[in-house]
Amino acid sequence: MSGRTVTIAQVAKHAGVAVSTVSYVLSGKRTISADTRRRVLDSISALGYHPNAGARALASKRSNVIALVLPLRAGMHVPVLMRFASAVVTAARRFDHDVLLLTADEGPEGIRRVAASALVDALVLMDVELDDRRVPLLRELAEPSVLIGFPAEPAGLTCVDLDFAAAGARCVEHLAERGHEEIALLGAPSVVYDRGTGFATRTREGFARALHAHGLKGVTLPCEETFDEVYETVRDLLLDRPGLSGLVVHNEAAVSHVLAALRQLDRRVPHDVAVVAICPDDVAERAGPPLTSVLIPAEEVGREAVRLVMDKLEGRAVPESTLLTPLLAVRAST
Amino acid sequence: MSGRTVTIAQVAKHAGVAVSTVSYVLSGKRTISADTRRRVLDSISALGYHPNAGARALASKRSNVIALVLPLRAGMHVPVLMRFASAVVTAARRFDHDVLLLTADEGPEGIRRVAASALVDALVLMDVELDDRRVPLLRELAEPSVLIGFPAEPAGLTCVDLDFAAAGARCVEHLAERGHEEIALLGAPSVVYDRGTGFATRTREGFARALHAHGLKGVTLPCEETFDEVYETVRDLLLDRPGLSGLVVHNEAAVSHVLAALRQLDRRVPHDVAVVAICPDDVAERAGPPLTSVLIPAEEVGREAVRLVMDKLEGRAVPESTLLTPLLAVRAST
DNA sequence: GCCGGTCGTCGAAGCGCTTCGACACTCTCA
DNA sequence: TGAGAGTGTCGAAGCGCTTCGACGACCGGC
Repeated sequence: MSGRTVTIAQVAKHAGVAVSTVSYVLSGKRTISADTRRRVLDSISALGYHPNAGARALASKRSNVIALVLPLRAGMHVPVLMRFASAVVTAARRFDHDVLLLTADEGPEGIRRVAASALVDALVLMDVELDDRRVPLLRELAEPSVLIGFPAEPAGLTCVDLDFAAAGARCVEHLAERGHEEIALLGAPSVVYDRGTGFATRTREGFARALHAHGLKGVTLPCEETFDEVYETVRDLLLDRPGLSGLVVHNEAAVSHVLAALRQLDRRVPHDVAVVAICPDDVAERAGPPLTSVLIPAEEVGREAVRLVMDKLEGRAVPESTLLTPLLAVRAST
Repeated sequence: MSGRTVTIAQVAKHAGVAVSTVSYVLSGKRTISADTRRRVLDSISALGYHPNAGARALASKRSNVIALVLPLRAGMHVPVLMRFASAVVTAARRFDHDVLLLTADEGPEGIRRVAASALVDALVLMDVELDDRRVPLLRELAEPSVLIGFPAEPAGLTCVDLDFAAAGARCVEHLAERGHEEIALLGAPSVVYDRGTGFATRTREGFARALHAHGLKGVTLPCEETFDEVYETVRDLLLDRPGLSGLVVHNEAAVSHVLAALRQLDRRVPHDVAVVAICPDDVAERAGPPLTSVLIPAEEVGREAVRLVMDKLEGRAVPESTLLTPLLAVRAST
């Protein structure tokens, strides 16, 4: 145990070797005899040595920290975002990196700050808008970055996300297979579309294209998140389109309101109206009835983002665009 | 602008002063003439200088980073946790600190690691359990820490939280004023009680004591988060206690299910059953009908936690326990 | 007109680590 | 047997910053 903080010099003395030898044992950058390595490792654990992060960063020009830029914007579903974030942290630790959390209130300036001060080696950005103020900054930064989501002009960037267009299409396909002929997409709150958030738009486009391809009738609507608004939206939708028998919901916060509204309007799920959601599995499973859903593979996306950013950090080439294939799980609602 | 990274030496040369002078301008630890200060600041912005975080940490023994330890446990309501987290980040920036995000998967060892490596100066821990494995570690750490929430044995620690006992009591009071005589508390999922998470237990105790003090009848129940389970719980509750006319819900995820269940059971809110929630304002406002609620002042708690940890970092004495007073907002549900 | 006391600035010594070049050995193969 | 090619280890030079002690310059008081 340690009285005060243990340095590499103390470890070296304890093991009877040079400081540089200890460093090489730790980094593996030069071959060290098995015998010496053992003595050093023994000394390290005997003294309870932990390398000083600042000193290491200074000497090696690597902080072993990545920034996670996570604006928490209105209309975004926080639990979903946090699954991404959590996956990023876990994956980063696999690469021996820690995660610095940045929110939006500092704006792009915060990104510049942590990059310029060498606080972080690389950045992962979430909740990307089509026209994102952070993007131009990324292009001029020396530090590698990866976006979770796609801006309007992704050339020269590295982006990863679920293939939301395919997800929207997959839902249509599933409903078409079940024989539905008129369906609707209830999407994100309109503020999210207005902001031009890519995932919402792409789902809508994929939905619309698949509708056309399968010769179905249908419509896409934004969907707010209070019960009353959801209720009105659903009620009006059913009034306007008496033939409608399928619903795709891409809005985690509205899911339970939609089901409650259908219940109140005396429509049985799936008998009168079939419902498919695009949401994490637990939201789908927690609903009443459990929902057929395209799951949002947050863990996989987060892991992939970190893998990509680490590749870039090591100078390896990476694809500009990584789209994960949506998987549909059938449950009681269709 | 910078070809490559700018150092303090370059700033010093550009301004025609010593390196130490630049440092003192930045830190304000010695008096510098207005004239020199101006020249230095001009050079800094002309060159686009940002101090290197690693070097600074090494020399000053302060990383200007605090750790936010945020286990994302089952049954916790993530949006609420994130409001705390977000408030902590914002507040930390006010003190010129950044936030390193730690999750649970590394366990207490992760805390030891970031502290021992001097990656962080201090820690803020969230989602504290009554018998929390992290607590003994905190006691032996040199780095100051603050808990959001209370463990069973908080002596010697610094804890801050909403006064959940008072919150539970406040709900009872409100319903008592409205003339209700038999009420129930629907709390967190049972896993949260089993784990011994303080806030859930304290609300329950405050509720029970107030019940007694006001001479009301009532009961407290855990509450799961799927619609079907909530529905059954509510249905059985109403069957068992025909006189019941008030409900306190302390479970963000269940709130909308509770309202849907009441609707389905033909109970009107607030006419047949009055409902008070303990949750953030936006959840209460988004419900149908909008709910009378005790708000969870996440921003304030986060800010307070950071203030306390900064005080400790500066060696100032701080109270062991900080409890924030609950505020009740009356809306359409009572 | 000299002394003690600010005030403003400088130079240099680290902080704890990584990494480069050097060097002493030990093998191998001509 | 000796040149050449590894191995395994060491010492020292930084990395970019903070901070300490020193030291002129200037002030007011006697």
